[in-house]
Amino acid sequence: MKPLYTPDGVEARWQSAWESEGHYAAGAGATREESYVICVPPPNVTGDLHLGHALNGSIQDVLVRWHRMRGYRTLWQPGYDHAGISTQNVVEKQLATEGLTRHDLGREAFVARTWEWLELTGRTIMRQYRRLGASLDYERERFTLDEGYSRAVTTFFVRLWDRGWIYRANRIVNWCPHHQTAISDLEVVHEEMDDVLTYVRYPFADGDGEDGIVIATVRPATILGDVAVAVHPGDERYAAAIGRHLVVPYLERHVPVIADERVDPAFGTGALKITPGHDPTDFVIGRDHDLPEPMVIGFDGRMNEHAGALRGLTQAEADVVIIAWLKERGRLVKRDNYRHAVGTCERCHTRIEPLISLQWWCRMEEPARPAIEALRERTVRFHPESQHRFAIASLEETPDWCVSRQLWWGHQLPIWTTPDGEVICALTEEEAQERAGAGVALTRDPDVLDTWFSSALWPFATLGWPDETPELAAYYPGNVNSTAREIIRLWENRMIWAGLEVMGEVPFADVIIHSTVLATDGRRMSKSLGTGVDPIEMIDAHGADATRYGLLKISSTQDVRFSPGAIEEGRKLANKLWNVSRLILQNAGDVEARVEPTALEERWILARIDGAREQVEEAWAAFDFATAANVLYHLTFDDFCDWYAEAIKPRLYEHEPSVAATAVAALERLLVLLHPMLPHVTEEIWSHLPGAQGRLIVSPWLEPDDRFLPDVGALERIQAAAVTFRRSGVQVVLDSDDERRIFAAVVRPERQKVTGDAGPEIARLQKEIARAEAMLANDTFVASAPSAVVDGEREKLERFRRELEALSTAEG
RNA sequence: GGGCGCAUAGCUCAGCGGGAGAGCGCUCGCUUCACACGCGAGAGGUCCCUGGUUCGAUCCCAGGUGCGCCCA
Repeated sequence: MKPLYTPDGVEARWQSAWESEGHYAAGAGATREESYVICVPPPNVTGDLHLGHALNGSIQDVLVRWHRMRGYRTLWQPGYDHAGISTQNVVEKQLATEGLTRHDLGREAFVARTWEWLELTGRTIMRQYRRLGASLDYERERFTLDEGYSRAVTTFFVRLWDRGWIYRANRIVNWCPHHQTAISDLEVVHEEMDDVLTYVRYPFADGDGEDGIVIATVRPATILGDVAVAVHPGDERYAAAIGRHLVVPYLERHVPVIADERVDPAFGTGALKITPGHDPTDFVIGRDHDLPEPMVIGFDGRMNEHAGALRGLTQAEADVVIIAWLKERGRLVKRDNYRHAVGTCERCHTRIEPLISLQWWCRMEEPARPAIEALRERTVRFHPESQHRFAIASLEETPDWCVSRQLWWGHQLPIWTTPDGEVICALTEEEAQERAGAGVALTRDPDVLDTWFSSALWPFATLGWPDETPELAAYYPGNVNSTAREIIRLWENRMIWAGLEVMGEVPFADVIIHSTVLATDGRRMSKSLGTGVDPIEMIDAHGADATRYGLLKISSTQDVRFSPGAIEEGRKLANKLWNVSRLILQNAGDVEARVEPTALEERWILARIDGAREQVEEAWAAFDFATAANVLYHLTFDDFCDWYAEAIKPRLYEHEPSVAATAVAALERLLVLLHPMLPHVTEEIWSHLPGAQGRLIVSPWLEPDDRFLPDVGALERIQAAAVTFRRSGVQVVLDSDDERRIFAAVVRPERQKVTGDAGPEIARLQKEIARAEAMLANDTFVASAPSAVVDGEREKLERFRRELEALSTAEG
């Protein structure tokens, strides 16, 4: 063993040993019946590991390794998501460099090409998870587009269809002109943009042309799609206008003035032009007032045939024409600069066109109901609690789900149409044909399902559903799911209701919503901002153990800024552990672990280890990983190294067998506690233990051991004496031989340059005594404060007086 | 516009009714036979502001200021 611990090589060696020896496999090393199951959130098949994955992987791996050691039948399920729009995007970009579009290839060839590309460059994240030491059962990797998984998706869709929850409707959707597909609200990102707010006067149809109502719009081109002007019913400015008609500019169409409470009287002029074809709010208002829904912008984002002479123009070009038209006729009131948030596609950042199109939808009111129930009854619990409330609220107001996408990469809808217009939903084309009748020509719906539709099935489709496999029986329902906050509505809620729908049980009991790791300056981490931190670089530089430690240490119930210092702290912890192990092992010879404490510090460290065990168990059970990291850090540095190891050193050097045996036993326990967080360095040291047998990864977790509990505070007096000595050079008198021996071994007073000035220490103690005396002299305090607090103050006062006396005695 | 949260040492954060804490950074002293990725000591804080509750507030409540995230 070298003086400096180097994770290079060590980590890779253990990663391949653990995996090849089968310790990652579901149920490996199990000694009890209960299972413990976590499904990894399936990462994008085209993606790379980012810090969020690394944090989430560290969290899940701690839980999985801990439960594996406790003897549970653990399964940590790996796999990938096909990520419809972003994967298709990548391949289309690649085609573009060859001057091709997907339409040049055709659907079949395009999908084949995408598969080919994935085989070459996809699926990198599981390799990166291995480098983190993540003990996923890699043999069981699943992909949402695998044959079996696809059958699950189809089966689920048909089931929803049979439930009557799937329907097709013309609705306003978020249309991405670049991807030529509808996307869900959740795939739209809002970005601040500088715009112009144009104020336009619409004259009354029955007026003199001078009067009218002024509206404000950021998109003059949509004026052509106006079907009404709405005002707030309580807005006195416009009360008289309700029911009258206005002339829409350019097209000179006559439209009514209507009253609707959704109009904000404070925005613009308080009059809202209603364009149901191109604005979601207007669409809803239009439906309620039975207004027509003309569309003047096409799927390509340009003005369409309903825009008359403006057909074919971009919206910007149309804006210019319309504004000129308004100016000529004196109807342009003013134009103001206006900064506001605009919806853009999260993948390509193209401005979203809200427009009406025919899409497939899944009703949500009915499926959400049992999920809300499960959350209210806390059959599923989100952590932290604030996210639990958010999950319930988001399910309560969840709109119907647009499940169709106009893409090629994904699960094609199992829907066929006959020439007569009969719509058939079936598991297979054969079945559809059978139902339509032989010889009837069938046309399959070209759309694919939203990627999240397949993700919703992850906890059971990965186990073989819809087949009744042994894995499904053994590992469903799972226990924990851990993910980022922004994915609660996209994924967590849908897994919960889907699980209840097809399995009759929620897929897990606990959902951990982990911190978002921000850049050190507080901005979001992103490649485009250049604020990203590559976890693989962190692993290269400091090791996987250090990286895991650092991420867990900064994790919280809120967003956190990345801190390289935390990872360095982890590296120092690994090195410290390595070196204290060297000390013990170099002096233990062949002595094997035996708990044979013969001295105070040995009983003390065993008690401290048991205390830490309890704290760590509590913290992990509460998903508080930072607290556990902190407890383990101080147990190792302060208790084990600074006090225990220093205290036993003289006796260890003399090769007292019981000292060595107990030290090896204490070290073993420390390694067990640290293993879930720092798996590599602990396994490496474990392999050097005298008589090492088996792997730490499948060694049993510590049982509670309160035999030494009475000595858990046994070093307090010596530690106080050490502080006093180091500060003042004054040795206070200690009671027992054990105490004096430990003090001598740890403090090494003969080495210290003694100043011999007890003055500052005496002053400090006198100040403490004065403070405690003042508190106890306050009758209201003594009368009102809880007796434990008052007693505590009395005890402190006693102790300070004792210490002061000891100090004065020693000095004298 | 709606929701959630945060403001504590130079930095990153913990503490959340009874003496202000950790890691890093900084200063000083130590190459002591596990470790200089170490050991020891130290400096550094109106715990954002203003009120209120309380014997007692960094902690609870109200208002304010600043910042962040999510959603529309």
